[in-house]
Amino acid sequence: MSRPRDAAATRAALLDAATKLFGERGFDRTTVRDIANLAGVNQALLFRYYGSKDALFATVLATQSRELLEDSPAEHLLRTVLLRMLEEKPRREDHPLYAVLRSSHHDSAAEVVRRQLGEEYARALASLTDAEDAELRADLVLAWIVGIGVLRTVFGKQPLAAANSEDVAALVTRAASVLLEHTDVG
Amino acid sequence: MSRPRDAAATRAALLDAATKLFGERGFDRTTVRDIANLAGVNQALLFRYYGSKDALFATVLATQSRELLEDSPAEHLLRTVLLRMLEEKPRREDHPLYAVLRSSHHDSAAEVVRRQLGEEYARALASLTDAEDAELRADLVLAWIVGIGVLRTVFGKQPLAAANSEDVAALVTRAASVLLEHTDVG
DNA sequence: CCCCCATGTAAGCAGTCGCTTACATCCGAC
DNA sequence: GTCGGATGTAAGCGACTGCTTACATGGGGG
Repeated sequence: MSRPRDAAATRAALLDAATKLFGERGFDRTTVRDIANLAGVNQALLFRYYGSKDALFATVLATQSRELLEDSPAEHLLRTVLLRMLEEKPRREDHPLYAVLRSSHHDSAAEVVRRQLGEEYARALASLTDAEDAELRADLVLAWIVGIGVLRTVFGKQPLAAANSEDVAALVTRAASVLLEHTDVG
Repeated sequence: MSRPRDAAATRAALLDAATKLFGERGFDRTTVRDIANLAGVNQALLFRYYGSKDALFATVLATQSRELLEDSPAEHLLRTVLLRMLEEKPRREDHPLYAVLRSSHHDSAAEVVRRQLGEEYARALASLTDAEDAELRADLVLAWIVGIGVLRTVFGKQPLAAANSEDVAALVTRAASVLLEHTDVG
């Protein structure tokens, strides 16, 4: 009646369950027992395969970040990330921002944001303008994306949470272009 | 050697300590013992005067929100709130967003954001434009403010975290005006 | 003066947490 | 077949949590 023993499958089930729960509840409100139950696995195995709750969390973030940034040219990055954030039924387990936003105090989470979002998103965005404060402007655009995600998924702020993705994307890209478009002022 | 007994002062000390710690660490990572210690008060008094940790948290949010929104005409609200968020040495205990951002999963926190930020900030912002999707545009501006706060204070994202407040405010208000200024399109 | 209640204190309860340990069970190598 | 390591399980440890209870203490009103 029980499935055959398969360490790889058990590891994967734990990672999937952890990704889902960390994204939904954040680090603190997710217990190792919750993760093991959702994975249908004994909780001692979590420690056998990942060592600690912290290490599992770090693995979740690393895996998600790697997947998200795989392929997206700089010119379309803003729109890609924005639309991903605006999906009608957000699959929280797919976007590292969700886990990060709900675990923002956690060292691993803050580090991932600074490094991954900083060096990837922001650099790509900064390449779109030649203003001397390009990186600051890129940070502001990134802040907007993050803020939209917070209001939509964490706080459920209406009407933003229920708004049409394309409408939102149109408004944001138009205003953001004021920051990112080619400028020749010093 | 001990200060005279004063219930009001004890209540106030607990509220101050809770405001500071909730703003710095969020709800989950702040213990009632931490609060009582910082207030220099026995932890049983926290329950005598506030009933529960939840109720104390709600009191903190209510007090902060009341103070923040006291006096700020709609025309200057964006700039006021933005500059407040951008203060060089942010006094976390002064801005309800800090406690809220670090406790975003908490029912009281999410409710305060939806109601207080929704019905006050957003309505004031929405009054600045006559576009038919005024409220959505106002939400987007609010999202920007929230996102800037997250990147600066939660994640410490550079260069935004160290940027000059006036510079940031100038960039943001200019881009936000694209959303909020008078429009005559349908 | 003294009594009583507001105020403050010490101790601990029941539950949950991350994590460990000791043990069962399965399966491939030989 | 059988042996041994990989895999899975049950139980519980020690620490910490929010909260309660039983008790000490002090100061103002009769």
